Amino acid sequence: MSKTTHREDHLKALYALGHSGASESEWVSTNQMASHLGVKPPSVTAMVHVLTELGWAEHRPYHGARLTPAGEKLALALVRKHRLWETFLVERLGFEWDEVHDIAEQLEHVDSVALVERLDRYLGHPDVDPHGDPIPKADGTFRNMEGVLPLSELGEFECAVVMGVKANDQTLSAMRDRGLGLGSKLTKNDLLTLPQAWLPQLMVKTS
Amino acid sequence: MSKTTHREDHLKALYALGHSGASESEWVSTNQMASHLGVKPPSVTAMVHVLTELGWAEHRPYHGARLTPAGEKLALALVRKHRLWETFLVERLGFEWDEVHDIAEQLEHVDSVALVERLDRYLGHPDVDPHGDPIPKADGTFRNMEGVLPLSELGEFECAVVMGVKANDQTLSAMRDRGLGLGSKLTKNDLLTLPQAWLPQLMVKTS
DNA sequence: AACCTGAATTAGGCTTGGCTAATTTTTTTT
DNA sequence: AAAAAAAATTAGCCAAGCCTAATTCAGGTT
Repeated sequence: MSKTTHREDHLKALYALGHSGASESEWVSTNQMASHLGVKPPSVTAMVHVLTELGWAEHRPYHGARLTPAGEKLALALVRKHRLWETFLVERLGFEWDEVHDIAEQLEHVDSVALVERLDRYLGHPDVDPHGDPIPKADGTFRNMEGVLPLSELGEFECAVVMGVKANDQTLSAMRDRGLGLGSKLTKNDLLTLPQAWLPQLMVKTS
Repeated sequence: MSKTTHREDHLKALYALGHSGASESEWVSTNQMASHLGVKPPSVTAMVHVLTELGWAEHRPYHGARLTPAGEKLALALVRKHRLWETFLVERLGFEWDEVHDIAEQLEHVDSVALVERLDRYLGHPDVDPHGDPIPKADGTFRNMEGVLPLSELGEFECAVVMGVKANDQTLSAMRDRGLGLGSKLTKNDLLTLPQAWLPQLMVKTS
């Protein structure tokens, strides 16, 4: 990996782990990042120092790190690239939704603003990627996702539509085998017949 | 750059420089490779040793290096990827032929056999890239390019068609400004009005 | 309030690639 | 054929990442 790619991976990790709950960027622990990135904690400490030097992160020693606004902007651009490429792979090349993450992971590090913008236009400025995750616009704004929540947190309902999925490739593949995809309609009955582990992973909207 | 990317760059250099004239892989000097890759000769020596260890190149110290059949195969796969991506960028995303080299240089290092094959199918199994260079098939075979030769080596002729161009981005851009592209028709008169430096770079076929 | 435990950081070493300077080999010139 | 010049390689050093082992720090426990 290039120097840049390494930095980008850490930025993305900081973004991914710092936005799990709230919309504000949260403090992320060194251990969390290390296990997310598949490296040991000292390596993370070193890279966090670099990101701090660059003004992309701030670091409270022994507490954690988080993105600065500048870092957040860069991270969002990476998320944008990743999700646009995933969309391309599924929509145009015919890949399945469980096959594209690793490839997009590589494509997202290709450095060309013109490429991203042309890809976006080519795909018709999509709002969401094949997993239902919103694709940030060039200015960093997001599609509004309100009304979408995990199936596990839905109370009483008659009919719900799958708007997104948070799962690894293996689970995605299993869901596909079950006929689940974006737009699938679910009923109360599915709460009982679907694997329970999937309920918090299926993002739905009642209709 | 990753370890792999570095190796691939050296393989490609060996391929590009070793096939300028003949079809056989020629011995390539360390200096040639170094200047082609933008590094110093000792770095090339080191990498050539690595490629030799891997069985991808052979090295005659103080004379040069050349690809083994195994190395040739890998290099061809890289050329295939590069030219398919260039085709995608021009045909689908609307880039100009002088804008795609650097981007394809990055894309070609993305590692996924499925991706290359799907891209090839998506593009309709193209024979040549936007510069008229033949795209190797998955099995390493090439489109037959006989009958195509540089404009500078054409004797008497009435009408010639541009089949390919060997030029850097700056020259490609200038040619485009002059209205030259694949398929452009040339006459005797063009031999006098076109910049003389272009004549060996324009690959043509008499019709 | 001292201690203990686990998380985080620093110390020190390995790998890979790049560089300059010095040396060796080949080729050219005289 | 010897000397000079050019090219390639080796020697020795730096940068960036990652690792393990040792140390430091924060927060909860007794």
